[in-house]
Amino acid sequence: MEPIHRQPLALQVASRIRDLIATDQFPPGTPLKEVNLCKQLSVSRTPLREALKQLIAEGLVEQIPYRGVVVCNPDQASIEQMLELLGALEGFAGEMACLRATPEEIDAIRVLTQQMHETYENNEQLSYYKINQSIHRSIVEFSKNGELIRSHERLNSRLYRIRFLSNRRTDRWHTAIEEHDAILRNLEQREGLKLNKLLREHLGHTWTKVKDLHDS
Amino acid sequence: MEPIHRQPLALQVASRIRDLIATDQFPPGTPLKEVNLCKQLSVSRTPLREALKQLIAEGLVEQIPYRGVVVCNPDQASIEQMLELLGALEGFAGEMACLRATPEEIDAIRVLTQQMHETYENNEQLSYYKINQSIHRSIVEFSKNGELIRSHERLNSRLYRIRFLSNRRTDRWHTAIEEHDAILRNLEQREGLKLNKLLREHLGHTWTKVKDLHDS
DNA sequence: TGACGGAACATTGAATACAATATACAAAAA
DNA sequence: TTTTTGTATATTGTATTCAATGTTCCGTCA
Repeated sequence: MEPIHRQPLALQVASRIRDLIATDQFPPGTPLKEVNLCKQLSVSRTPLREALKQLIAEGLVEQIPYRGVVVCNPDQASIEQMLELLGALEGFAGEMACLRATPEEIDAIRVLTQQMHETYENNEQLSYYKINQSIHRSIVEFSKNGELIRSHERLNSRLYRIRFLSNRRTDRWHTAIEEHDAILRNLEQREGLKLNKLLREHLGHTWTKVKDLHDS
Repeated sequence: MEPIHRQPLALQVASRIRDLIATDQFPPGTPLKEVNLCKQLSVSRTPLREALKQLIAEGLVEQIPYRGVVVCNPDQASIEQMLELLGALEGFAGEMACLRATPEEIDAIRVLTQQMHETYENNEQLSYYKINQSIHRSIVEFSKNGELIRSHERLNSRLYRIRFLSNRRTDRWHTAIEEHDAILRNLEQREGLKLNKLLREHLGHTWTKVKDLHDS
């Protein structure tokens, strides 16, 4: 029988704050005062502090001794580095997925890519965004490497907000779809090295979008 | 002037425990009882718990609600996955290093590789181990990607103990040295893709060593 | 008027106290 | 004898308290 999974308070608090940061309700630079948050979340300082410790380890917030923690405001260089690493992780994951994904799993990607086309035709940005994320996450999962999956997940969550902003822009939408078709093709044909390259480039393009956004 | 870097107690506690795990004084499976550790380290439970939270986030220990934290005992599959990811990270780092390392930095690798030869000729295993780590860490640093450097550092620290055990065996020592020569050559000639492949294979060989060790 | 100093306040760091949960063991019933 | 159940104990989860540090602002003195 399925055991009950407990969630210590600290973990719940951590994921709540994570959400608040991702959805820009705690934009970069926001100081996370302990007593304030305690009242807002109705928990005491101890579990809150443990949650913050976790977020610090994840790199989502930073701490200055005796001056509290603030939401990280990654500069352009950091964002570029994070995207570069994310590209490397996804590229490698794709390469491994070519070796390890089952035909059924590849079918799932095919379905998602098809749905992506539909969101494009119907101009549904939010759905597009979610399906896009879903495809990338699936490919990483098909690498069947738990460590890789967790690393990707952590890094991706830190880029959540940035990717969301960048996806608001539609000017590269069409190209992105074409790239996804190519990604699917290479996965189907198990062209590991090519898929690796493709995914890295795909992420590289995301960076140019973000860059434009920051410049404007 | 160089500012003074404060070390919150929790951070100091965390690195102490990290060392204890790396040096096998807390071997896998050891239960980390809070009150015991408090007395041994002469700190109260609060900073200790915050330190444990960090180690949990790093994946060095695992927590079961209301049953405490224990030192992780990664099985073969996990070790294989970690090494695979480490190879991917180092490979990618090498590729980037080919683009970004300065001639002086490559010189440094040359010197280290030379020293590595000397440790081999003098049969100095511990020195060899340290120089080996130093080379790999340097290459990652020359990627000039802070995120990549941190990810590598975290994963590497989790494998510290395992790599150390695997380095006790000398049967692959000669081959490893030759591989390092090749790594140096490709870095000198800025052959990014080849270096990437080399580093991944180099780590793959480490895995076979670890596997043999577990089998025996 | 401006710079320095100190006191009051705010905030984090650490320690302790209390509550919730799990485990072990013993006693009782089948 | 075996199973079950209740209780005692150990351990973690959470709240509260106290201490250390940083910040702000006002008053004094040059």
